[in-house]
Amino acid sequence: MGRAPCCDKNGLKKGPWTPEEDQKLVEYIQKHGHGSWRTLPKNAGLQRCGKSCRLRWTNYLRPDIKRGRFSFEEEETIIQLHSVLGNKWSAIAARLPGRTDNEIKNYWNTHIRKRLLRMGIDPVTHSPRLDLLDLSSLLNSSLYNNSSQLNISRLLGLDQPLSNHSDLLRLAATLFSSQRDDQNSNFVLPNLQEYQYSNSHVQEQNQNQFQFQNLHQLPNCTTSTTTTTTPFSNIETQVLHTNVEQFQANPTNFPCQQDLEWDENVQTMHGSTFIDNLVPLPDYSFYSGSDQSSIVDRSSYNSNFNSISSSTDQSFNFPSVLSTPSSSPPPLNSYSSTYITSSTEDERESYCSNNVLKFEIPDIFGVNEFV
DNA sequence: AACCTCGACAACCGCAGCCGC
DNA sequence: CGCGGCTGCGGTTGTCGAGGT
Repeated sequence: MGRAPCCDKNGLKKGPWTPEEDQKLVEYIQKHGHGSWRTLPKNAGLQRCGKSCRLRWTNYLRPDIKRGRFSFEEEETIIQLHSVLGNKWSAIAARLPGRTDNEIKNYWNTHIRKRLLRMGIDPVTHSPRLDLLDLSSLLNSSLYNNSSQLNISRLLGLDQPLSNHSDLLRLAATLFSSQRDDQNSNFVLPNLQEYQYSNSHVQEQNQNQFQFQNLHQLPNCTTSTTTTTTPFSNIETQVLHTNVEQFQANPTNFPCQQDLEWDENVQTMHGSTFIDNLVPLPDYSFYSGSDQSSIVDRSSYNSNFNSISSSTDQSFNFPSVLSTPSSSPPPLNSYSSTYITSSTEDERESYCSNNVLKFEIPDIFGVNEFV
């Protein structure tokens, strides 16, 4: 397949466009349409390659381009679409009128991606980066030392010792939950095994887009009928402080009952019960232009989403990614209605940074496979 | 005032896929 | 069916301005 000759090989101009070039290009396209991009520069009297002209037009000169800062809603849309579509910038741009794929891509790389990283969220998978979890102090302490007289299970009053990594992960999650309850929050604790499950399945499908909603609506250890919601953009509020020192100082904060109910959650995780009851879907109603505060049922959600999928080249199958049967529609999030309404990105990021979960799980757990 | 660093964003590069011949 | 041209896409680089030292 022959490649288009490079601009400089043809003596064509590269680099920033001048106002005169812009004017020539705009005038030509307004008169004749762009037609063949290959022949356009010659016809328009531009010393540019067609590729450069097309890029300039589609990314900058097009009359329907919306310039300026991304709105909060646009940012929200980008994050959600990215969690579903991945780096399909053109597909994402198709859902953001007036925004170009290049603009969205740049915005993602310079703003959103960095923020997610600071929040301990992998911007690729949209899942928590467990490598950042700071369990090391807990695990390196004498509490988890086989030779020690003290062990976590005794400390917590558990009948069974924490005999394996899975138990420890549960403990980590319990830590989250306990502390979050103290803050009178709706946060529901990350089910680390859920992440394992979700990630492995998603990766098998070569769809490394962990469902972001799993982050903002995670199973609560103490109930299997959770319907409370956490706003999507409050992801900052959903990653939590884990203070191992507090645990060490006040180990009675960890209700053992959660351990049992965790098992129930895990047991149903692969079936509809888990997702339907514990992972309400986010409100994508904005796709169809409905009010942000509206609450849609699953059918409308799926309808909206299907309209997205069907209009792209993706053979995306939403249920397959969600691993969620369509039965038992749960109440859906209306996270948009409960945003932190900080008007600036800095405020939002500040809010975020104060709530970042910081955990490190040493390799002795072999939990890197989770990440 | 000069220099340096960093962030933001425009533009380029190279690949993949589509389509006509 | 294969080839070649063209377009679109995603990753990367280059440039410029703001802020800090």
